Amino acid sequence: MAVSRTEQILNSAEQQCRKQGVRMTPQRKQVMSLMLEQGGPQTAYQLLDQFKARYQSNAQPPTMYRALDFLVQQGLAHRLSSTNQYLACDHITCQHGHRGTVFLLCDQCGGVQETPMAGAAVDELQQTLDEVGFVIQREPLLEVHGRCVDCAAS
Amino acid sequence: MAVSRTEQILNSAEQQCRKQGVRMTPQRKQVMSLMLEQGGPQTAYQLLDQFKARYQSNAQPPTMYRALDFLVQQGLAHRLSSTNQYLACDHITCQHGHRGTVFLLCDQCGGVQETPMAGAAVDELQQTLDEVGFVIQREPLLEVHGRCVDCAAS
DNA sequence: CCTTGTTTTGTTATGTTATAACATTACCCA
DNA sequence: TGGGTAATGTTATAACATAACAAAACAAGG
Repeated sequence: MAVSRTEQILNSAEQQCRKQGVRMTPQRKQVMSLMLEQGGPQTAYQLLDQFKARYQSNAQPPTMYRALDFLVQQGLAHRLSSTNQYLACDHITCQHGHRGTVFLLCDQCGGVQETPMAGAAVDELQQTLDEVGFVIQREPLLEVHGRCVDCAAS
Repeated sequence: MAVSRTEQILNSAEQQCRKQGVRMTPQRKQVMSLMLEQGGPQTAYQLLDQFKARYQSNAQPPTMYRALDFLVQQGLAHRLSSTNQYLACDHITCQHGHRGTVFLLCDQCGGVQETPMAGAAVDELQQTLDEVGFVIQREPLLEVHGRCVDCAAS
């Protein structure tokens, strides 16, 4: 293919940022690129090591955390708080604004599967929120731990 | 009232442990008691400070983390991974085995509201899991961030 | 009882994750 | 082209969590 999937997503991310009036700087792009190439979830320090190896050998933790915060803010990445990991969003190129995301985290192989939260669940949640007057500030992320189909078999 | 709510819950917790064939030691009970009295979510180190002040001045982090791990394992407490906090389970005394719990976390006042995950949401989630063959290992916890009704008003 | 295996607790040290604070540089735009 | 804002660099440290091993408490059969 002429344009790799990583490039496609990076371009799409850049457009989204322009639309939001925020800056996708080279540094942020490099971090996102690392996330996309690895594919799976990674800790900030793992990403920092790669970033140092590849782009800037003297980089410090705040550099990575700032980039990650930015990407998460923009919805370009997710933070998995139950494992302290970060992950490029799987659905950047699709249109639907997410109203909820489910992550299936395999405790054996460390893999993650990302799926949109189903409609009824989102509606029910919204109803609960309305009942108690709770105003949401971030897209809800549900982190479900267990075994993926491959690991469950073995 | 003759018996405080805290005592009620502690007794109920003790019974549950006996049924499971695990030991609710004095130390574990003390930690749970601290969680119940505070009411809101607290970090392990906050609880450790209280534990030292109240029960054992030389206690170290592993002591607290062990007790917390035990209580979470037994379903007597929850860990809020998005805020690194721990919280006594609100529904110990009610019967229904939870199949999912939603936490509404107010980012302004730090309060938490705990509600069972609604039925359809749980069913939908189970369906998703079945589709991909994912086998769950812990009760799913959904941590939703925002503003509670009081803080949203102000 | 006593002794033996298991669970719990004590203790020291250290690993891992994340941010505060302030200096410097790059960028935007009037 | 200067002045404000956003981003990055840099140092230090805060906050969260666990490894590893020693000692004590417990429970259960002989």
